[in-house]
Amino acid sequence: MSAEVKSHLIELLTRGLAKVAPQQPGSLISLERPKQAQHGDFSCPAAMQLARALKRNPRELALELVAALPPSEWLERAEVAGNGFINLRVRPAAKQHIVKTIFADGDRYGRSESAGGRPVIVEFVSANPTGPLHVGHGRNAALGDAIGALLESQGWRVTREFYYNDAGAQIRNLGLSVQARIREKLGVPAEFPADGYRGDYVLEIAEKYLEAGNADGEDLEAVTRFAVVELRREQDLDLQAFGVRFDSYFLESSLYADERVEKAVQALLDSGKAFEQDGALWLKTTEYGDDKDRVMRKSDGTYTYFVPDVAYHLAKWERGFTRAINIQGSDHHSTVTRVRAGLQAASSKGGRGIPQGYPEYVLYKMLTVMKGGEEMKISKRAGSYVTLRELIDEVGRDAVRFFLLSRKADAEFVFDIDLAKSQSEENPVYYVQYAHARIRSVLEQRKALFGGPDPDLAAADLVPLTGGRELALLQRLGEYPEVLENAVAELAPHQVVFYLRELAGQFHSYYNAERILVSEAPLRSARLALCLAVRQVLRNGLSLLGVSQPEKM
RNA sequence: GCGCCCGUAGCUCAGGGGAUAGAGUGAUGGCCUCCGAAGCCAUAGGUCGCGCGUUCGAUUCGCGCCGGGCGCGCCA
Repeated sequence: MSAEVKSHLIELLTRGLAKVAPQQPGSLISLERPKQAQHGDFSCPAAMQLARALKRNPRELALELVAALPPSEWLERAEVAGNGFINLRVRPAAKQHIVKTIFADGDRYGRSESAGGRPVIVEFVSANPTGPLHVGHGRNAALGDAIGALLESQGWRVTREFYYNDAGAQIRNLGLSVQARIREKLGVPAEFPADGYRGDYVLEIAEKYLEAGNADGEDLEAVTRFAVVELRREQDLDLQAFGVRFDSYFLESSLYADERVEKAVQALLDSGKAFEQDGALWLKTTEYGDDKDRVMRKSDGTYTYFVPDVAYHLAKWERGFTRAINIQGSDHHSTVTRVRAGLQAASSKGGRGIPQGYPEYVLYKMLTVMKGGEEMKISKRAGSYVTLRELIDEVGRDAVRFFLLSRKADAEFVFDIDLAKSQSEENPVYYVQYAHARIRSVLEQRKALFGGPDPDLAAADLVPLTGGRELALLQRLGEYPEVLENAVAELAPHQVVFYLRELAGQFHSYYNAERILVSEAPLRSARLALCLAVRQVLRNGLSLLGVSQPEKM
């Protein structure tokens, strides 16, 4: 059912209320979707909400309101339930209309221009080039990519950015780890760094380095550079396999090269919120809601990661992104207050006007990965983790994406590798894709059974669609734009996943209960048109999630 | 100890002031001479962690407990 129907009903109720209770402002009317079909298509709790202010019995008030409703060709009937709810039932024609809308809008059905092309930067993955991507990065990538697509669907101009932390101690650590492996390989006495990276991939890089014609690993800078290039290439391949694409890559090292770090420090000094203590330079982040002040420049003269972080986000703002969204593991949630505090301080002079809530964060919980009935601790340094690539190879890209998006971000969840592999056939993604493939198959069958050219289903008369399952499907189709709008407002792609599962489920039920290709041509065409509308919405939704829409399975 | 997040069916999870709390999976029993059985239908399974408040109404909001995760570096 389309949004027009809903606003039409609100209009009716508002006018009715104006007659019954002229002293009440009419803006209070809200409509809900009853869980029970017997309660109609919409219900309105206005009488209960207003009863107290009007000192009236809610049920009587509801009865009067219903009696005062203006006539309408969409509204079938309005009745008062025992407790004062007004239940509204709509005529089939009001629901059938949605099929025409879907045919007309096609791939654009559900999209809107409400953001008006405003820019937003979505930063995600941002894995350090110190190891392959693991399943946690997979959750990040799936979320970031889907959130980007969702924002685009509502008219945002989205830039997807990957931030490379290529200037810190961890990179040095990587270089030392590889160097140690090279030395071991060559039989040179070597001391492995205490907090070095122990994964097998470090050894592989060491071997490649030697195969590339290097006699030894004594040039640490060259070793490090080689390792970073290798790992970045691997990560790019992983992301490619996952179907994730970025518009830009931002290097931390460029913040130093462009003197943005120095400028950020200067801005923080100018704010008057900086102070020296114990040989270090601090910022009074506690004045911006942090629980303790933070060091900016260590006593050894180097900066903490906090400073380039602030510089990076200042750069985002200066690049024109008045909205910024970061996808991060909740284990980094302490940086939220800190980065915002730094931005507020740095922009306090000079009137940049960065909002307090800038940037926004979508924090997701780490996965508990189970394999062989045991929890796999994800640890880069210990080298024990499941790579994203391994998962994609064994479970499939669509299934991994759909599964990783099927929980809200801030919920912990258990990813059982064995289950995902062994039951990949039963993964919910196939349930949705199957509905899509089934519809194509019905269209093929039409040709086989009835022949002739494809009928113009866009022009089909929909009046025959009056069955309970058909009306329910029509209603569900009409909810899609609201679902998108909501998912974007809450940055919650899982809502789209649940919607698609429900839509597919209703379709499967319908398909089993009713024959689509009946002999009466008008009914057949109406049903085929409904199927096509379902297919269109499945396509639109799946493509937003980055999941393919196969014609055959 | 302090801060953030989470406790909903055996398991994995939706819902988030509104009527009888849902789905998937697992269990049990049915449905292919008929458009794709990767599907459908039915049955079973719950003190929505506990308590006290706010409200016409609380699983949902507030406070306090209990249990779990994460964070609390001059690491990132």
